Amino acid sequence: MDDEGLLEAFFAVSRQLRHRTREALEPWELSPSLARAVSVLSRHGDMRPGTLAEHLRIAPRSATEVVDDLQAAGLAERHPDPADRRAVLVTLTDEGVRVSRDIREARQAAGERFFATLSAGDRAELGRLLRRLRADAG
Amino acid sequence: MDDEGLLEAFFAVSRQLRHRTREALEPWELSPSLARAVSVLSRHGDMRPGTLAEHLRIAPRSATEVVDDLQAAGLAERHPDPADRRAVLVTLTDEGVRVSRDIREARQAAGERFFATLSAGDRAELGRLLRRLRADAG
DNA sequence: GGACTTTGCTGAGGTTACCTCAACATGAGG
DNA sequence: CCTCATGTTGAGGTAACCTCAGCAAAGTCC
Repeated sequence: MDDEGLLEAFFAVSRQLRHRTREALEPWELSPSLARAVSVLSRHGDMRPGTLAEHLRIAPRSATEVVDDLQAAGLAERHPDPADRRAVLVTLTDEGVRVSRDIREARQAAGERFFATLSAGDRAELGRLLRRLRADAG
Repeated sequence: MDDEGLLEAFFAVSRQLRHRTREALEPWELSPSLARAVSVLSRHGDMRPGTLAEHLRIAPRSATEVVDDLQAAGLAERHPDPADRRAVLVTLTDEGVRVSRDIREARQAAGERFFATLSAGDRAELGRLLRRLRADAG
């Protein structure tokens, strides 16, 4: 298979996978953007909007909006940072923690279904190839 | 490797690849959206905005805007459809044809560089796995 | 050969998820 | 204490989509 084919095939599969995982989080009516933010907060704990922005690779100003939306959805709260009165700490609410767990599970389940068409050996092989691509390409 | 790892690895590689191919078309200062439209027109020839919309999987109204932008960039033109006076035919200009060829080559080159870190055997293997995923997942 | 519905495009206006720039308060160093 | 850096946010902008409504032309049906 020539590399143009490889490129196209990769994009095609990637598009499908993105589509599946997006479907998987429909029940929560959560935009991909907010789902990502919840996932970051869940993985790394409370943080300031600026730090959230770094994790999401967006401008600090945009993190303010993400936090607004999380707050409006009842998934996160703003608290004053005891260490710096300029700053704010964003923390997940109980509901935020719950939703975060649920969507991680749903996402994982969607991934499993997607890759289930491959044999265990093929999955291991794919994992190996992906890790190599990721490692070499930085 | 568990499937959550597979999912994350796939997304990570996909993100990198998207980044590389996006860089590859920077010299033309063409947005991904317009690049896609040019590519469709180049592959399938002249077509009406509605057909372009189908290929791009966007609403017909949005194709009108894409065509506006292509026209403003001098890459395409609108002509009356001789077969239907309601309709319009979108055709690439000479410049559009040239740019289309150039970006396809640049994109392919970026893909080759990306996958060059794998051996020929690994590339074949990856192609096989991707085709299987694509086939089974519809 | 009208009357009716459908088709193809586009104007108007909305949404999402970003952006920059400037203001403002607080913190940190000389 | 004076200056500069940092953290957040208001104001306003952009790209790439969307829906809805309107208009012209085409197809259909008696």
